[in-house]
Amino acid sequence: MFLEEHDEVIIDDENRSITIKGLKNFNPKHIFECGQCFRWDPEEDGSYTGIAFGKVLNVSKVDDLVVFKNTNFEDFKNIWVEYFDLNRRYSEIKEMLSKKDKYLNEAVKFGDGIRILKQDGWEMLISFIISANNRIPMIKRVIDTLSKKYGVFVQNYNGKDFYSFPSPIAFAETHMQEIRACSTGFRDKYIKKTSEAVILEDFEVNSLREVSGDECRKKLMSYSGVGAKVADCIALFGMQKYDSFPVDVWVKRVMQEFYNAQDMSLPKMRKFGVELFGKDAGFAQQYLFYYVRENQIGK
DNA sequence: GGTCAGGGTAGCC
DNA sequence: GGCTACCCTGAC
Repeated sequence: MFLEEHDEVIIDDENRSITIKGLKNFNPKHIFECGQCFRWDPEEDGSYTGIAFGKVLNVSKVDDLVVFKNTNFEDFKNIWVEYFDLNRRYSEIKEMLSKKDKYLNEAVKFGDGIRILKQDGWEMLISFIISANNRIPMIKRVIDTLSKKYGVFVQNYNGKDFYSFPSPIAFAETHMQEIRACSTGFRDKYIKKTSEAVILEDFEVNSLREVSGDECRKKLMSYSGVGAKVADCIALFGMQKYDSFPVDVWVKRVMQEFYNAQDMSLPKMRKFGVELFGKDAGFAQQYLFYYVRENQIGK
């Protein structure tokens, strides 16, 4: 069914759960806390619950069992295999990157269960506009509030209500002050203008998956509130442009601490990363980001 | 209650 | 391309 190494898949449609035994390169904590997504939160038992593509899912890992709860086999096959990119052989990527240098080798060992999610392009566009000059807990809170107010109710799971991510029209029809009331700060106008632009040109954001990485980033940067860093993130997390190397404060620290780039400008760091790691630059960035942020290196 | 920094961007040269 | 002004919020 999918290529990533595993022993067996246990389907329990009656209890709405899928269990995979011996699934390699999959750690919920690494996946959901490496900074690529904002709508997954840890439960008390260590599992994570989140929403994507209008479906609520709970993911846990106990010993060598990865368990997907609140789903049936149909959705697992059609949505989650793709979302978690289970057809990609991470062992090969990790092996390649580990050989690059000792820092990346260390970072890959540290975040060995990271996978880059294939998230919705539109959701990434707005989410990373919100991320500009913002903190991760705050970004999550803003997205949560916006979804509650302008999204569609999906399900109550474990005592919590889940709402879909708002559509372009929902933002375009909302007054800027109302958007701002969700603690977006100065990014309110970016959300509003970008939504209006997407509506006006009747643009299917996910169609950027079909164009080249450079063309994709260029188009993204034409939207208000999208600069180089944000475009790189959207391209990487929403459009599968793995040759993106987003440079934020943390990656900047990595480059300065590990790669002797003290006096390098941000555009040059980006170029440096892309040239160093090539088509897998995005994967390298995620391992490095998770490693330095979790260990607060360079602060 | 000031100061600081957070997954930066826009606008100007 | 590089530099600067600016942007809002929560934590200390």
